Amino acid sequence: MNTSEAKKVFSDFIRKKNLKATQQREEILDEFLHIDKHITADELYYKVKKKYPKIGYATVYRTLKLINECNLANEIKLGSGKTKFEQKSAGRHHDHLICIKCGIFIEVEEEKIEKSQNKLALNNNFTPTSHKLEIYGFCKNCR
Amino acid sequence: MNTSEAKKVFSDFIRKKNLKATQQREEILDEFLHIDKHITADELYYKVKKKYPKIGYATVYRTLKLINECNLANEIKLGSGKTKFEQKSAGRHHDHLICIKCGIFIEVEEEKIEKSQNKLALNNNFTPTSHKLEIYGFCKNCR
DNA sequence: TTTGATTATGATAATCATTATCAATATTAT
DNA sequence: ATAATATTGATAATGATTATCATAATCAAA
Repeated sequence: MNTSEAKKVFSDFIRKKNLKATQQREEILDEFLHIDKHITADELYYKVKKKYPKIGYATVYRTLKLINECNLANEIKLGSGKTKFEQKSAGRHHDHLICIKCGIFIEVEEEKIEKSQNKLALNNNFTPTSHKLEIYGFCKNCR
Repeated sequence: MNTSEAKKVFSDFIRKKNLKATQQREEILDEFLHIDKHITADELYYKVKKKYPKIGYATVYRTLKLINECNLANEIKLGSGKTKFEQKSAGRHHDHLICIKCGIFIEVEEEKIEKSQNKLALNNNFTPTSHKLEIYGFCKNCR
């Protein structure tokens, strides 16, 4: 999914829910779609603020929640206490290797795991929509 | 690992770190080892309080952190904002299916996933120590 | 294109979980 | 038993997120 498709998903969502299309939401979504990996609410706030200085903190949180609701983002909760958001997809899902010493964050993909997960869910009468896998340990520099 | 083995792990840890063996720590660990699934810090606080009314909130948090450090517990962070702790093992690791509608929490095991995870980590020069897998979706009642 | 109804915004207060502080108390090696 | 050190519990502080509310913006309908 590219940027303009994502924007369409968002605007369709806004319309369907009888919400309003505002410049703030557009700016926030646009900035979010230009990030590479993951971002926290406050990081996104500062990014948006550069282009749109009167943006409010709460609006960023609220919009991030909408972006999440319409399935364009994934939430990642880590030890730090801050919630990170990443773009869902670009087609593929990725998981995370997290070093418990230096905190480095490695993104990986593994299709086998995806398949096992689906099987596991179905065996339990469960319809999966998404998942989160984090592997903790030591990266090569901290071993 | 049974209760008394776990207690030994904890007391060895205490000794090795030059910490002190206190009644509070013993009570908290004991209560923790008697829970079935997962528990939050405040839930554990109230449980301990019944037997040991002068226990303090901070002591529960601190002890839970120790229990976690010596590898007797796993942290689970979910949407709710509260950190849950579960006993690590009883030998086997389990993952979670979480219903995004009703919030029900299903525990599952899948050895294949464990193996794939280890492989994935090693392929990335990463030494895994633990992991967290959460699959979100709809349980059979909410489908 | 104005109006009217409704939703959004932004500033900031409130909340909630967790952590830090610190004086008093308990533990442990000697 | 003593001295040295760590722990406790009460509570204040912190930090992230959410709620509040007056003002402003959006949008459907006339």
